[in-house]
Amino acid sequence: MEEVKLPTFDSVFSIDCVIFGFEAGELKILLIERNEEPFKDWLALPGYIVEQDESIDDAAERILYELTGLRDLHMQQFHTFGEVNRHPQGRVITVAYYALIRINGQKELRPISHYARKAFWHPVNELPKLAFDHSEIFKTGFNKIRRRLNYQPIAFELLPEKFTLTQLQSLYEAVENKKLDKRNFRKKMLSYGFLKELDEKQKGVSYRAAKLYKFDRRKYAKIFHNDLNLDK
Amino acid sequence: MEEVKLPTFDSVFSIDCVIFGFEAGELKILLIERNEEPFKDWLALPGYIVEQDESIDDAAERILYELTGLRDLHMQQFHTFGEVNRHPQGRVITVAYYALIRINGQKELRPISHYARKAFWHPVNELPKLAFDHSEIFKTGFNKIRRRLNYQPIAFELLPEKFTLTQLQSLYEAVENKKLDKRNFRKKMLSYGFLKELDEKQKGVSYRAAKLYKFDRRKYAKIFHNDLNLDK
DNA sequence: AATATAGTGTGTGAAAATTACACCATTAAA
DNA sequence: TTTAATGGTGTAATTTTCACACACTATATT
Repeated sequence: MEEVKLPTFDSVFSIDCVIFGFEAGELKILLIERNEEPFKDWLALPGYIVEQDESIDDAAERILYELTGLRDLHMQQFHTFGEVNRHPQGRVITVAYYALIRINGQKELRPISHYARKAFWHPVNELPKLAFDHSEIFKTGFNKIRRRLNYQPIAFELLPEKFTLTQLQSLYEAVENKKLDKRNFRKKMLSYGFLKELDEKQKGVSYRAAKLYKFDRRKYAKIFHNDLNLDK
Repeated sequence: MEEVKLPTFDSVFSIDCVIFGFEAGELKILLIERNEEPFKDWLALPGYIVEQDESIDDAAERILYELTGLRDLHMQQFHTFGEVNRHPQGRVITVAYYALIRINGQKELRPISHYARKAFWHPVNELPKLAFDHSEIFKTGFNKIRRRLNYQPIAFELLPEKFTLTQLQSLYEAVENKKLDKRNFRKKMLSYGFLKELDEKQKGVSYRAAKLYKFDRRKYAKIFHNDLNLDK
């Protein structure tokens, strides 16, 4: 990193966001290209400073919006990074959030703040070096969702509303990084009873069209009414 | 709460600790009696402000020590609380930590700082109202360890080094708040292979003395060498 | 119309894990 | 010696998990 004279500050709170998306069978995260020192021109997770009068949850939403144009995601904090020398300009404590979204929601990525030059999706495999300690933050977040995938219905936030079982399976395979058996996977998923089979089929494919399914949040809640408050 | 004139501050970082212990078949947490406004005389979780030049993990250790006299616990952060109006004097963001310890480690509870009048163990059932939003912090932490009990070897941190299977079972029963079947519990625990049977027996009981066991951290690590890095 | 292509959709048996369940053994104290 | 209290043990039924292979269907190509 180049030497630059910059003001220092005392103690700051910030938010960083690890936003996961799924596209073309690959798991991706949202990165920005920084337009300011330090780490100008580096790739980084979307993140910025929390204001005095906003909760950290609100800050996370606002910051993500300003840097990427994305709004109304359901973000969850997953870890707080508080080492002393994380930031070249002074003490920064950072609460990291993740969210899972549908990339193909035709949402345009368009930074509002000039602080990011652009925002784009990048596959989680072969991530480049990121600014600050963002590589570590990403890793921690990725491990978190990997765990959660198996006991929370987070997969459905990454898929289009109507999806095929094959899509669902390939998402699991991407996250767990291993092949799953098709028959067993389907049997198990369907046995839960929270997938609603639709009367529709896939369109525009040059092979036998697959049935479409929807995640039935109502049924899910009914089945697992128990530990909904264990989430936090 | 009474009205008191106090200085306000801008933005502060703090740590709160939820320290679990197990004694007489009951799960307990460590509380302090506050000696300062606000919430003077109230019961609260041990907690205080993070310094400029210490990491949050270090701060957690220091603060717990100053308020309770306890040192060298293995603390883990579990959630960060960042609502705007959590504290009557201004903006405070708090990273909450938990730890599990052996109460009968003959450790004396003796606050160093005058900020706490005393520190003591209190059963988690029937907790009184706590200062600030500490009741919520406790609840969140309790839910966390309840989950973790089933996939991490945290139970052993609460028991004496040498323990009987009945003690282990009653700990699980206390945390999950339900009765377990003795034979199945023993079969399962022993089947993991990380409990080391000792040649000793319980002493001083007026009934058949039970065998003592030890948790074998080495074997545990060998068996679950896999996702040790998924912890965070 | 025939064929190639590519992904969809289905069942069974073996192995492993989980659950339900009851009685005798041991010790200290009365 | 009796009582009170807890320790310690096995088996069968059920459920869950896992491994495994082939025919079906829609489309594109010739």
